[in-house]
Amino acid sequence: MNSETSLHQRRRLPRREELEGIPWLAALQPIERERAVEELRVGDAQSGDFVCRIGRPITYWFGVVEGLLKMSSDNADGQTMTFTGVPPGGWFGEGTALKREVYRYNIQALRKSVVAGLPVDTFHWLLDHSIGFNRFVMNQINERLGQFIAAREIDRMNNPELRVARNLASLFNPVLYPGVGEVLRITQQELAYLVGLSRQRVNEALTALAARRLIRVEYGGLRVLDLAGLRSSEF
DNA sequence: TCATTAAATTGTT
DNA sequence: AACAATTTAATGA
Repeated sequence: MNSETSLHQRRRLPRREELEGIPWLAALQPIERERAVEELRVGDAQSGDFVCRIGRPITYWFGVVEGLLKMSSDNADGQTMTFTGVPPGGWFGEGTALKREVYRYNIQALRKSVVAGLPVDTFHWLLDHSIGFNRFVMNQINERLGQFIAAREIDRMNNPELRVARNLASLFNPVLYPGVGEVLRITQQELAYLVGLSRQRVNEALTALAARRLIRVEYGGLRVLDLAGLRSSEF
């Protein structure tokens, strides 16, 4: 396993192209955006790095600019339970930021990633001043609620093709993860971790989904051909 | 820029 | 879990 260094040390100002990967900036008025951009920081997370840990007081509202993170928690037995992957364009932790509490999940990089953070005070300032920001956050929370309900269904499925299909549909969610686009950069091993299946089984499932023309398998990633089909397909 | 080599990822058993 | 085949990334001339 990799070292568990935090990314908080090597923070830097976001580059222009990194700002373009932050979806909610477009919802802000110029003055609001100016302040947000001033406060935004980005950091590189190596594979295995923790972006935040359960129990630590919240400092930032985080989002993925590039790469892939996973959200998980540890149960009483010390077993790790993975909830979801977070691909580019995804922002998380609004609930905790709203209440200024401690992180309720571990967020760990599955691969080398670029993570952006907005200080929690600025997050609150935007909530107090920006209607566009409020809309974004509300929309985000609503969409995530739908995902968690879907996730409960997914957990009860024993058909691996279905599990993979539904999980992919979640990762390709254009509202929550607008940075993903047509191609999701994820290896079959990473997907196996997220879905909770062996890589072989994931490989089989992907081949089957490709045969149904729902996706196309590419080296180091997957191209979605039929998102609605991934959501609704039956086997 | 190109050729060679190493590393990562995939497909299969 | 192991292996070969394929693709990408890194290196250096």
